[in-house]
Amino acid sequence: MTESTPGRRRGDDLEHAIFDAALAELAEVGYANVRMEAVAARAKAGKASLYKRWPDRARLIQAAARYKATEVEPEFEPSGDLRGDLVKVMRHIAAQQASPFGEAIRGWIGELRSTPAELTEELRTRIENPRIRIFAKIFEDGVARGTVKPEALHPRVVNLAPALLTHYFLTKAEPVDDAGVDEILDHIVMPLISTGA
Amino acid sequence: MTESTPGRRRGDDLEHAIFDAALAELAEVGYANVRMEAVAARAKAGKASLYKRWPDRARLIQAAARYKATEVEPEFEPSGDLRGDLVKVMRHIAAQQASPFGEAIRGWIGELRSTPAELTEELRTRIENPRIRIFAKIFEDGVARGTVKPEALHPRVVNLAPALLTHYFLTKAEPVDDAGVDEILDHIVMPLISTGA
DNA sequence: CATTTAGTGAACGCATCGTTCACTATTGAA
DNA sequence: TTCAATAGTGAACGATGCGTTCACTAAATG
Repeated sequence: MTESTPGRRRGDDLEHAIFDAALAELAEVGYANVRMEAVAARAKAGKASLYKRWPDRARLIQAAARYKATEVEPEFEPSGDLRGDLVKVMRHIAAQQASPFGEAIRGWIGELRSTPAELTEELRTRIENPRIRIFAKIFEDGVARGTVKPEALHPRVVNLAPALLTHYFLTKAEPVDDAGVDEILDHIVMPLISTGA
Repeated sequence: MTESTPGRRRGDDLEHAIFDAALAELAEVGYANVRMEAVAARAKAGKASLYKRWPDRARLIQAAARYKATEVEPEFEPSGDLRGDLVKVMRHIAAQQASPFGEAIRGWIGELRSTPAELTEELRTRIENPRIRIFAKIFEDGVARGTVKPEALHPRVVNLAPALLTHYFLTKAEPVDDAGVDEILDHIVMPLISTGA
């Protein structure tokens, strides 16, 4: 076993350990209470190593969130079961929000005002775009099958379900549960997009 | 003039001065950067006076937001022009978000995880309920006139427009503009609730 | 006018930030 | 194999803001 005693890690090895530590802290104490020293200690790294890489706590956590985000993006193939596909994807998003990743998002919201615009924009689209792409794919498939109205391809509509999930997560302290997903679909999304065919 | 030289204010007089100072700071530096000393200085008050009233920064700002919130609640009478009424109310909400009040909301989101549940729930419903009531009134009026489907009275649907406004405000750094309000109405809310009559 | 109540302002101890520095482990080129 | 160069460690540091305390003072009460 070459890795049993890492001795002293460097580069990506160390960086990933720091990310994992940051996400773990995030999950345990919530964004507002993440301490740099705690992250360093948990990663068994020096505080200086953190500040060598990121200028402050906000940036470190953004980087950790981004690292995590790139991990989870699934390729999704519509099955033909419109509602079933939507349920699956929405539950996936809710589950993501329940993870440290969700806590990172919450913290990022709180700091929006004091972060450079282009940075927030970058992170925002990085999260939003993959979701939009998946929903767009599902909707396009539905349009092709005649189950979804063509107007549903408008960006605002495509982004509707994720927006509602996110709004709920941010204003309540927890993600939407399965019953909530059903409600959103049955009372809002499906009536809006479905042809009734 | 009895108030030209306040000498030393007490009670509500002082309290309101502190609230105004807190909201001004909020607007200037954003939630994350509000300093107790700055609020005290701006209100020309002692820091001890703040801590005598509220246990910490989060509570002070919550109190200030609540103080402001009670100021702004309008009684709204539906005019019969469904879309026009919705535009009016939605723009009002967007304007509120552009004020210090909006910044307070943003900060509150960031701290949700580390605040007692009943307190956040109280504040949440305090903001949500009046809005729901207004939209419900408009929708009920529409149902009575036959322009709105009865299904639109479902809570999720009633809360849809405010939820989208809030989601936009939280994830972008600014409130929805007038064109955005139109888009939300034309592509989501109206198609969903309107009878087409 | 005397007493009580409430606010002031400065000082304090504490936690955490972000930085610095002397030291050490790892790497890879000579 | 040796030895610079590179990258990480750990402890210490000054600065900042928190939340508290206390001696002092202004306003209200009676």
